[in-house]
Amino acid sequence: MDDDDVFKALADPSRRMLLDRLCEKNGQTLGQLCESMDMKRQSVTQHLGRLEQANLISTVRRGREKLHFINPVPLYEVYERWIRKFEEGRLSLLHDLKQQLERNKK
Amino acid sequence: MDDDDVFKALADPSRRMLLDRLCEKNGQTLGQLCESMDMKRQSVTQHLGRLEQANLISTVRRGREKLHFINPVPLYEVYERWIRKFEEGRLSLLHDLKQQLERNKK
DNA sequence: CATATATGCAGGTATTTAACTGCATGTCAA
DNA sequence: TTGACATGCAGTTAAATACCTGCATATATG
Repeated sequence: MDDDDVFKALADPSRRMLLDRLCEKNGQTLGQLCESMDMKRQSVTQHLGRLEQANLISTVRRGREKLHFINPVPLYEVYERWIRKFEEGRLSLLHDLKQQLERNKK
Repeated sequence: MDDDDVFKALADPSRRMLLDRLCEKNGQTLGQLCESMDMKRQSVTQHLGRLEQANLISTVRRGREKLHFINPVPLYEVYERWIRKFEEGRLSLLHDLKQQLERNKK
């Protein structure tokens, strides 16, 4: 898994919107997703492509339609590798600040 | 808090590297952070500016130095608003897939 | 004060990117 | 088979961005 692809995919509000829509109703077609997107279909396709590259969604063709499914795994990995790490012991921000300011007075 | 600033700040590998460095050792100066960054000081300043705008770091001046401190709060909020949401009930990806494929057969 | 050090600020530029348009392909249904 | 519908693909463009260079300002120290 490529952290960078995931972070870059999440960096765009339209793509987060798409994930939101899929979270409400999984397995939507491109056409359905376009309805809530205020941009051309081709642009939505591009965004979905980036989400798929980041493995945040998977797709299945059903006839002439393409169904999109959200994949929570990369998000969880990002959480594990990035967010939990900063939580632990980093609640000491104020303590660190105070410590540095003390050092200043010497 | 602006979700978008946080996501955009996290989208760049250099900025994630900076957060990593601050996680190892909080309260570093600009000069210290530059040592591990393989780019000009002014570029590092720009990155730190984006991190500060996203409220991911706070800064304090100590004489001619500027100290940088990591702030875990926005990361936790991103987790709460984005990641936990997708975890819950979204482990049913395979179930959803199967369901859609069944619908296909009709 | 004079010098060195730490950081700030103002552009310049090449790359990336997010939108668009136009046309092509594939699938269903009459 | 033919027409309608869902999606794919290629190329264009304007904006964002991640670097850079050059110079300015502020602080510590002799």
